[in-house]
Amino acid sequence: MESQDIRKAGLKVTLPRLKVLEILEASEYRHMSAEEVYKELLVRNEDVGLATVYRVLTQFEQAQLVSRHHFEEGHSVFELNQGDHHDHIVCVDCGRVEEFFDETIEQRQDDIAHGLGFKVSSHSLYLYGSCTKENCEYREK
Amino acid sequence: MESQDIRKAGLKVTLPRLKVLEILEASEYRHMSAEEVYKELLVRNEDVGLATVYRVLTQFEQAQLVSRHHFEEGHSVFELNQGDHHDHIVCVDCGRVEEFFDETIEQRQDDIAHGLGFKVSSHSLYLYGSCTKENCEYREK
DNA sequence: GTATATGCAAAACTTTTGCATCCTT
DNA sequence: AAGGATGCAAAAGTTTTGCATATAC
Repeated sequence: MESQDIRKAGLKVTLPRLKVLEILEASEYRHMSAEEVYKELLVRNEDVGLATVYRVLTQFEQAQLVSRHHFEEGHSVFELNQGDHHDHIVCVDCGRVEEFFDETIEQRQDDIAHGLGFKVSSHSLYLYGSCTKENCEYREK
Repeated sequence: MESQDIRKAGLKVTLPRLKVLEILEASEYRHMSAEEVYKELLVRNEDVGLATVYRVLTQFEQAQLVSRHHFEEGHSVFELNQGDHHDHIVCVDCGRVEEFFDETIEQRQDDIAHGLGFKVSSHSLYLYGSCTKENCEYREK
C-alpha cells in the first residue's frame, strides 16, 4: 500500500520503515514524537532502535511523507502527510491536536510576505489554548 | 531604566540580569538564542555562566519581559518584548527576522479557535522563505 | 553480490539542576 | 543578616553519528 511511497522516495522497503508508517497511520493523536513512535514499537515487540526511528522520520520528512512540527513542547512531533496543507491548534491541557485550514489566512500570509520582499517556502501556524472537551486532561507522555 | 522592570517582576536587580537585557536591546537581529547571548557576554568579558543566562531568560519570559520562540532551527530564540504583539518571517538563507502584524489574520484565528471550541491562550505564526536582500547570505552562528 | 539500512553505543547539543558561595536588599 | 542569585559541574533530554552487522534488491 504505502510501500510504493517509500520506494518512490528512493528508499528501500524495510521493516522498520513500514512499521513506522503503520504506527503513524494508526495513531489516535496523529502527531507523535520520535520517542512516542519508539515506545509504540516496543509495545508491539518490534526490534527497532530509537536511532533508526529518528533516521526514518527524517528521511520521510525529506521525502515529504511526513511533516515535522515544533510545538511549544520543545521536541519535534511528526505527522503523516495526507496531501492537504493545514494548520494546528493544540490543547495546552490534554495535548489534543486539531487541524484547520483557512483560505483567508493563507492569502494574507502570501500578501504580507510578498510585501516584505520574501519568497515564502513554508510556514507554521500554531494556536494554543484549552479545548473544552469533557475528557480533557493532562495527557501522559 | 529597565531595572524598574526587573524589580517589578519581583527579581533582584543583578549584573547578569542587566547585562542580558542590555544585550537583547543592542542585538542587531533582535532574536537571539541563549548561546548567542552567552557568547556576546564572553565577548564583553562579563563573568556570567551559561546556566545563569538560561535561568535569567526563563525568568524574563515568565515576567513577560521577553518572548521565547521556536523557529525551525530546533532551539529557543528570545526577543525583548516591546508591548506590541507581532508575528515573524524568517529568512532561511541569512537568518534575518522581520516582524509583521495583521488584524485580519488575528481575527480569523480567534474565530477559528472559537469555532473549534478552544479558548486560545497564545499562538505562533512563522513564515519561512528567502528574503531578497543584497546582503543576504548564510549567517554564521 | 553490492549498496543501503540497522542496532548499539557513544557523542553532540540544548537545557536544567544541585550545591557551595556570593550579592542585593 | 537573610534570602535570593550565581558559577560551576554534573545531569537530563533530544537528536546525531560511527561502525560492524544485517537486509533489500
